Amino acid sequence: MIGGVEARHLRYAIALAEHQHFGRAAASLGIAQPPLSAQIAAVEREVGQRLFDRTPRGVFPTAAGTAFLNRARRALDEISAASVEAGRAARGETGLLRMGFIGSALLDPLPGVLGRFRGSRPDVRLDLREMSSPEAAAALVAGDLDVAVGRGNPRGAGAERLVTVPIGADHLIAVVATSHPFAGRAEITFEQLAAERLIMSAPDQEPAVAAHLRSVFAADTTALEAATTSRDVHTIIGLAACDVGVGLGPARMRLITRGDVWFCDVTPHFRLPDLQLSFRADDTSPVLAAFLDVVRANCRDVGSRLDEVLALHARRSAVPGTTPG
Amino acid sequence: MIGGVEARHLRYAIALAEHQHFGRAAASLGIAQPPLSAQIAAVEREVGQRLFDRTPRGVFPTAAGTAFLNRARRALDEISAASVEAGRAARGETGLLRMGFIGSALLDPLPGVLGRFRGSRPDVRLDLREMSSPEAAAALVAGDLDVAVGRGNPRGAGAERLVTVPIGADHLIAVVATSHPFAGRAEITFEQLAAERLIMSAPDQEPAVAAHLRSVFAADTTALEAATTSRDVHTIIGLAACDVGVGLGPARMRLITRGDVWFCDVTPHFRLPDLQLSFRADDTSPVLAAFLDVVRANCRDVGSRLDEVLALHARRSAVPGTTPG
DNA sequence: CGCCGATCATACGTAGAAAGTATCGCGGTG
DNA sequence: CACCGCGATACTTTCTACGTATGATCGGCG
Repeated sequence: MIGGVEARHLRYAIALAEHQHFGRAAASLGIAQPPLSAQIAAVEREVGQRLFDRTPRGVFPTAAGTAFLNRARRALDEISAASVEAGRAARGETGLLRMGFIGSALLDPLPGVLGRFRGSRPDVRLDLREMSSPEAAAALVAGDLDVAVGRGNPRGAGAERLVTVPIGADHLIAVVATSHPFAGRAEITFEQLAAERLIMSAPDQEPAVAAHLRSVFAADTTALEAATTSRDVHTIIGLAACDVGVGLGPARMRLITRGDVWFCDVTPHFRLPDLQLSFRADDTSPVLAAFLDVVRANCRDVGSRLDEVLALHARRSAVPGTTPG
Repeated sequence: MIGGVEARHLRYAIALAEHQHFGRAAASLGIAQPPLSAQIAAVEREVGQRLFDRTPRGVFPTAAGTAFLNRARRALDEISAASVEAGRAARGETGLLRMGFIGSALLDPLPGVLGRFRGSRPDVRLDLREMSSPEAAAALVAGDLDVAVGRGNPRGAGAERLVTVPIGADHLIAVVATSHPFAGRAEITFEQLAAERLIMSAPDQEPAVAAHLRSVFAADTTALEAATTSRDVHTIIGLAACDVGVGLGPARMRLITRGDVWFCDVTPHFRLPDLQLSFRADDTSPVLAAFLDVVRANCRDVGSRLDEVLALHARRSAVPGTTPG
């Protein structure tokens, strides 16, 4: 019959040690004195040691009692902390959010979203990993990520278990070195691009973008085939600055300010695949819910689909018992 | 109705998280499934959060449940540690022993006693302070010490509340520089001493010794009055080495080996006040009891009074309930 | 598509434990 | 020596955790 020590025993022992008097301790606990005597006797029987010295001048803990009480206080602290932490976790105030994202998302939607999220949930640990959209989708279905920000709708095994919503549209622009003939121009055409050496994201890294581009250059894909590829926008811009070629990327590239490159629109404006946010449809994590709230407040540009989906994911965490207050 | 979370609830929640199945968890707890359901529901009501997701594929903790379980495990660890630590404290295996002692005790009885005590009770914190016998007695009655090792029976307010037992006898010897005429002699007489400049412990530091010496030199105390005084044996020996005079001290001084001094007996052998060990008569500390056990085993030289007193102080820490085993 | 098995929740009676009331025993005190 | 404060004990009452029986729900399978 091991482990019969209950939290009540600890609370009673602590009250007794505080008041050094059975009667007053019992009163402070809202019970009568005899039950307190009985419960203290029960703990002492459980522990196998006398925990209090009953003297005519008061009740004092023995050496064993002192050691016991130290641990008892810590145990009760842990128990109350357990309830508090459970509440915080349920409200999404603590926990972990693992996010995979493509580099270009770091330029526009993520700084605002993550900043506000960190502000409202400072105790949520963020695990941020830059990766390609297919990698992120795979990690999401595998349970290695909680949210993914990428381009294109996730494909592959388990993709149907993901919810994906658009969080940002943009279009294709070009970036060139200031020494390039395009420098200074507000816009260039696709025909002019076809004659240039191109720098773009790798097709296997961002298949949605590559497929999109291929459809634009349908007439002559030789420029695309010969393109230098890279896995992140900073590298594309850096290579363009070296005049390796003409960089192609999302309009949010303009947010990167450096003196050795020139950005110009490509006409006609060609809309890139939307930036999408994905998460598992069956994920009920409150941290995710809190994050989606922030996303909803910050990314209402693309479509009402966001609100619709996120409203659908309103937490069903009702508790059967009495609602406090 | 706050704080209704009981240790049982924690144990049940942890078992449920382990088995991910109400029926098996209940079986592992030795109860039926419905009570487990009821108890889990009770915790969830107490905490105000749903802690487990009941899915067709098993029972899994929610985010709140995970946070709760982490704390719950720690709380249970503290509770079981409380019992263990109480037992250890009751057996005197943990705790604190504050000891005051005179420097000369550090030469003979303390190294053996403290060494064996540390060996048998490695987790007891020792607080050792060198001080004069009267200081130690006062600190003892004030509750600032647990044991005192000194010479002479404690006097002063509260001394009657102390138990004092002899733990070592010795006699007076002299120590001189190797350049002193006494060097090389096996023994000298009190008459010879009377003509020398003396070095001895300060009368206000060790009144028992001083009174003893005064009775010996009753015929002529001028040498005593003119004596250089010091509060510890090492200084007496050091001063003797400088040929400041003839040092007087306990025979256990011989345990200090240094080449520049010579020890010689003083005839007739004059027995010094016994080394005494004192503690509060009402002190029921198991650490003290354990220490007294070691003392009893190591200091059976002086008298049977030690055994007698310590047997009287056999712990009355019986526990009313069932004795384990 | 409907039946069956598994699983958890609900209902209800029971037993045990904790709380309440009354009283006793023990020390210290005037 | 009688009194009083305090904790322990005796006994009753109340509450609650447990057990048995049963219901509701969801997948799986024929």
